[in-house]
Amino acid sequence: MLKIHVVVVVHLVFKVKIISWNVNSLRAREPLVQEIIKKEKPNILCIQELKIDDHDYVSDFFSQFSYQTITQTQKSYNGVSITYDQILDTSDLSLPTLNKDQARNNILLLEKPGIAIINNYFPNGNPIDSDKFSFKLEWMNELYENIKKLKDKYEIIVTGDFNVIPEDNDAHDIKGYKKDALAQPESRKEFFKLRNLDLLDVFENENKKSSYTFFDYKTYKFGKEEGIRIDFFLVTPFLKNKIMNKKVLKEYREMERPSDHCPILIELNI
DNA sequence: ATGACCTGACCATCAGGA
Repeated sequence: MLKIHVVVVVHLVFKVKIISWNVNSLRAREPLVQEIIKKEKPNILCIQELKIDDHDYVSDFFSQFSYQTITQTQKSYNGVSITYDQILDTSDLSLPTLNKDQARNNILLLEKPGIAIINNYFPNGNPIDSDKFSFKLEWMNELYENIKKLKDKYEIIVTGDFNVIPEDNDAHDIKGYKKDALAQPESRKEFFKLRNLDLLDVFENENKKSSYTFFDYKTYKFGKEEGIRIDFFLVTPFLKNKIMNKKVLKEYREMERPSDHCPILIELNI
């Protein structure tokens, strides 16, 4: 008698929608953050530039919508948070040393299947003849060293406001940035050092002009597409293949009282 | 070459952003 054993392997695919957004003050952007949560229902929301040193205010704001939040905060400047579905199995891997007394970075680990989500507000670094520029480069190097270590253990998503214009066509008019910290060869070198850890830029092959993420309040006219691409998702190749959808949510730059940055979104089937 | 515009600090005006 022939015996047949049937082994059924059930692979549970789940969808994760991740949004990253430099809101330029959470207090000022409450209505738009509420809007994006209701409309997009992200599983994970990475925020930069909270500009408030009140941890409870931040987590209470997001708990109204049944999310959990981890934050690094500081008075007036900087500040980052990662808000996520309560059902997700997570750990806080945030590295206080990387912040160098400025709240610019936090890390959420998705336990299954082991994805480290690193949320960043990179230093601006202007003017380039000041110690702010050397601080920027130092900070970027330390981020690189830490991600290099995390990469041995986890799949990686690096996101946030990188404050780097990697290539000339990532700006509508690069000439205006010749003396700007965002486009200096040293800043770009640090950016590509990070990317060369085998991290892929999700929007790299999109039309650059329609992938700008920042539009200056003063100098530029949003409607003329005069912006720069400085907000990113860098992901490991395994995750790049799982991306089902990616978008720059330009509509949030058009709304009343907007941030100068657009939210960026990816959806993964893991 | 400089400032514009927006935010938080705090109440008149400046620091910081990019």
